[in-house]
Amino acid sequence: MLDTVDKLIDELVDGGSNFAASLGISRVAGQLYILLFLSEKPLSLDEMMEKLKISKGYVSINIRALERWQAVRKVWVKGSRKDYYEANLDTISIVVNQLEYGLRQRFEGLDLIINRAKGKIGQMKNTQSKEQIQNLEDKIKKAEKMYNRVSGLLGKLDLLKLLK
Amino acid sequence: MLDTVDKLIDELVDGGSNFAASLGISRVAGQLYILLFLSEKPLSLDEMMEKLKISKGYVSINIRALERWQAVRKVWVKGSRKDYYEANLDTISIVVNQLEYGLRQRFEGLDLIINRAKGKIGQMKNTQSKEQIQNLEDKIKKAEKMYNRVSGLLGKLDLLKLLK
DNA sequence: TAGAACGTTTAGAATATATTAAAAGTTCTA
DNA sequence: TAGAACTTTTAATATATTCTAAACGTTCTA
Repeated sequence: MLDTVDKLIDELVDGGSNFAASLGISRVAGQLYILLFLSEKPLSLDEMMEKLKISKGYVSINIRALERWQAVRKVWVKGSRKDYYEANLDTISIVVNQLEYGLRQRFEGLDLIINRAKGKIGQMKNTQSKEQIQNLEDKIKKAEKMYNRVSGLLGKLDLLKLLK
Repeated sequence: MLDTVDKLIDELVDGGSNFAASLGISRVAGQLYILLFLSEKPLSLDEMMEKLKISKGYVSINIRALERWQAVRKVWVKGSRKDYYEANLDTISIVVNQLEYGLRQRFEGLDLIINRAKGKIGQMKNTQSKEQIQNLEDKIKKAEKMYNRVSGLLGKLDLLKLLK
């Protein structure tokens, strides 16, 4: 009877971490985050490993990933030498930050590829068939247009504000 | 000298498919799509397996995934019994459709979880400590708020239009 | 109607990712 | 400063994913 709450928490941790996993976040990191999100008080590595039944080293690795994303923070608990963590409850900001960062990374990569291709096509003009070159030029132009549209949007759109 | 164009295409297929992979799309599906996107004419399974140096079965599996997403379509080539495919050049629509579909799926799942949790907390009220219940209620309420905010936005925002 | 020309399925091999257990490193306390 | 109480790293193992090769099924052609 006493563990009814614990059971519900288990369920939520499970359900929510599936969601996290479907967003491409490590499943265990998702579980840890939700565990901390739901917890009344900060938790130590030992408590987390106990609740999720995973090894301490694995908790350590994942909690540091969460820290890097500012999804959790270490808190001081007087009288204890352990590290305690609590969740940053502003989940949306965390997710949006991650998304924005990821998108930016990817788009920078594309930029390089497209420009490199344009250069190469320029150099090729007299060595290849006219149709081939024309086709490639068209396609690259199309790709570039898409790139510009999306990255222009990304630059302006402060997703965070939309959601707050 | 003749293969300069092929080399550039290889590069683009590689670069672009890394991008696709970073979006959670199968790497090979990404390669196939870009190959078809850049191609002057529709390609057969054999041509694709040859260009990407992968087995025919694997081309088959991935091309059908692309077909399901409406990213490529089968085209008729007279005089040949083979299946030929060409890319849907409206890449943004494809990506946005996929994103929207994926997000909707995930959000429906969350809805269930949150409502289930609310029900359970209701049933628990007299069997658990006041603080515990209060904490959980607060957290679930917070989660619900986020859910509503995001899903409301999703419902209204026609990403496609923004990008067109 | 045999068999050639395809595309699809499948069982298993190769590769990559997630996870553990234990060793190593660090910091605090007596 | 020894050693206890922690966290982090690492090497190995378990699990999941990607990919192939070959068998299979279908449709077309002669």
